[in-house]
Amino acid sequence: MKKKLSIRDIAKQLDISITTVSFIMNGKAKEKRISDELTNKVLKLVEEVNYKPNQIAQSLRTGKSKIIGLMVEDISNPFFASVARLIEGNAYERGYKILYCSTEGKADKARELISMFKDWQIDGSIITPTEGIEEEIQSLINEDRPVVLFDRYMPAIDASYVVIDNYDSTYKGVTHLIEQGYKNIGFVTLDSSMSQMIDRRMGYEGALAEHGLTPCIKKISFDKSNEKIIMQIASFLKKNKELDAVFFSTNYFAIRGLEAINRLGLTIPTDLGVVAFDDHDTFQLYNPSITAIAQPIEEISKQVIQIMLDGLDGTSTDTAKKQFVLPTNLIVRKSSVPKK
Amino acid sequence: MKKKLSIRDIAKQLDISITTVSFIMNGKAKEKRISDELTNKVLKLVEEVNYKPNQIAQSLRTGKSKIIGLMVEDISNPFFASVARLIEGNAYERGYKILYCSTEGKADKARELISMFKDWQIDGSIITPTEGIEEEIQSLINEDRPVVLFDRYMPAIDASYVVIDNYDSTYKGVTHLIEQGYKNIGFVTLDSSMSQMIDRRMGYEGALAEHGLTPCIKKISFDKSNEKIIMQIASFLKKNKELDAVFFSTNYFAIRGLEAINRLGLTIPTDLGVVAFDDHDTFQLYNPSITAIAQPIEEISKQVIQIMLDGLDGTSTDTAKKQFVLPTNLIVRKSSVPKK
DNA sequence: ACAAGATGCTAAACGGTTTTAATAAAAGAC
DNA sequence: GTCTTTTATTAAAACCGTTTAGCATCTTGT
Repeated sequence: MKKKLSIRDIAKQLDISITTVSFIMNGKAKEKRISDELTNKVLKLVEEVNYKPNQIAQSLRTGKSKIIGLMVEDISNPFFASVARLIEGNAYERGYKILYCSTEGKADKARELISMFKDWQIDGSIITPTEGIEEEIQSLINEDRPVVLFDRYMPAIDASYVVIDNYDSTYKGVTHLIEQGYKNIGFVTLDSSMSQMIDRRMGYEGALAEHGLTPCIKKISFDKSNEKIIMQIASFLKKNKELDAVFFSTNYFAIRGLEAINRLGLTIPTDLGVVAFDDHDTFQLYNPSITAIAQPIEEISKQVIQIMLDGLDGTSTDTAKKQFVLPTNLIVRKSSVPKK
Repeated sequence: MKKKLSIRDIAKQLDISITTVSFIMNGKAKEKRISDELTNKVLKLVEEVNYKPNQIAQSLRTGKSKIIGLMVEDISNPFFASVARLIEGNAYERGYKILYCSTEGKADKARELISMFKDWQIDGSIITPTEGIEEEIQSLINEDRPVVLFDRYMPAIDASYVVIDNYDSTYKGVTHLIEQGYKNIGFVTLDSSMSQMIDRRMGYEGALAEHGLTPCIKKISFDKSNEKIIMQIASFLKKNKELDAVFFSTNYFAIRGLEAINRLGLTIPTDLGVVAFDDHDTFQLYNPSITAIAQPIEEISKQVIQIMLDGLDGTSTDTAKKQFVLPTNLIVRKSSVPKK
């Protein structure tokens, strides 16, 4: 194959200096007072031979990679996949590429990935942190490149973030169940001390407390297989026969939960009311349709990318961290409305 | 912040040459006859100050980026997201990062992305091609870095690929419907001339022809919104009242299709039998559960990554393209079994 | 006629690594 | 005691751009 041509080749071919070519390529022709005549000649040749500057050399020199790191818990989760898709689209428009990775909720994987982000001189990072990586996140922020957390934040760290109002959303969802007459409301959640899960649990407890009801919580760890999750939820429901409703704190628990409910032969919403956190295709279609708390995916993505781009611009010198807490939307469907 | 330290700093600190440090860092100490004493001294300092070679400089010099480009149709589609997740996990284990992007089925976006892959000297590419980018794919292959297509291949191009047996899978799915007594089977598919869609349609037509039935096909273009897809499927079903079953050629059409069927008040499987290509959480859970053709996601990912890593190794000089056609699994559920 | 400023362009340093070819010193051969 | 090898290390080129500082040459003002 013909070897890539470099800026040197262009310069040699026109018998001018490399510098001149570089200036022209970077739109500094005017600023550097290169004559229009020469500028056009260079541009024409560049076009003709389809010369493109070597991105890597460029990165090496400038320290900018034009890459944004996107670290999510699990890219195969529809919520993260959707956000990823929207962020990607936006980033590409501005000439940024996305380097993505999944933490699988594991701190050591997250640590490794952050270290990789640094090695690779990523221009900015968008991260859903795992537990216990405060130190690494802080050191990433210290590198002076934009860092945006989303889905959850870290109380101990002053970083930009975009999250939803987990407490209030859950509070409303649970209150809705209570208003529909449910009295014994279970709560199935991820065993995690991250902000989003804590807030959801507190929203649940807050709503119950206000009506003098007692909580009943099942925590499940992240790395369980689908089948194991179904089993755990089923046995939780079997053990707590007094429950007349369940709130699932994530969409994948809700989906496994529906399977568990099926297997136990329970009927929604009469035997058991159901509300899920985070909407999903399945919920709309399921019979009965499942009440869910929908996250504003477009809005989240928009804010995340906005903060990122503002940070990358470098024009705004204000180092103030931007923090957004977005509202969610409780979509009431049949699974939480027992009497018609 | 303390600026990154370079190989120069290490060399200077020990008053030895950069070269020596480089050799030691790259495990060539023995080969280059560097004394054990010096080797250990360097390794110790490197450890102490936590020196890491600058990846970008390394890439510039070696021409290797340790990055694999992953270009899928739509990362928010669970099928692609799952494959992406598995590929990612595998790649990271081998020290490769994933640069991902979605084509959204658009040729010009795909072209742009391929050009970016080249600019960035991606070590290898994993691609679900769109229509009309044969030329670009070929030129990417010509760059002499591994390229693996998946989900679909391009007949005109000699490339490695991993696909499933679309013809046979569809044939079996449709035959199953016929065996269950359905006579007028509709086919809702993506309006695309890519191999996977063509093969699915031919499988459908083949099965019908064998039983003397007449096809009835609805093609939908990729860039429609969810709501529009639902409307189109609904009107297709309304116009063709004689249909007693539908085969959906993708999971997202099936999901929209179920919504359409709901709205029309039709009952599955008595009014209408349903089979979907590509399984989905929803199908197992839906009532009635939906018969689906499950793709072997793990197997696909495994083969893709295997071909990629073999190619990256550089040890195997055989340039023969590896081509896999994997079988699928028809999961019969209630939606296609009218009489019990 | 001469200093000051504008014009159009370039040499050279830089970024951090890998790799080729070379060198000084020590060891071995005869 | 000279000649060749081996050993342990290194200088310098290469990768491919960006950027700083500067150099001729030509205008302009007085």
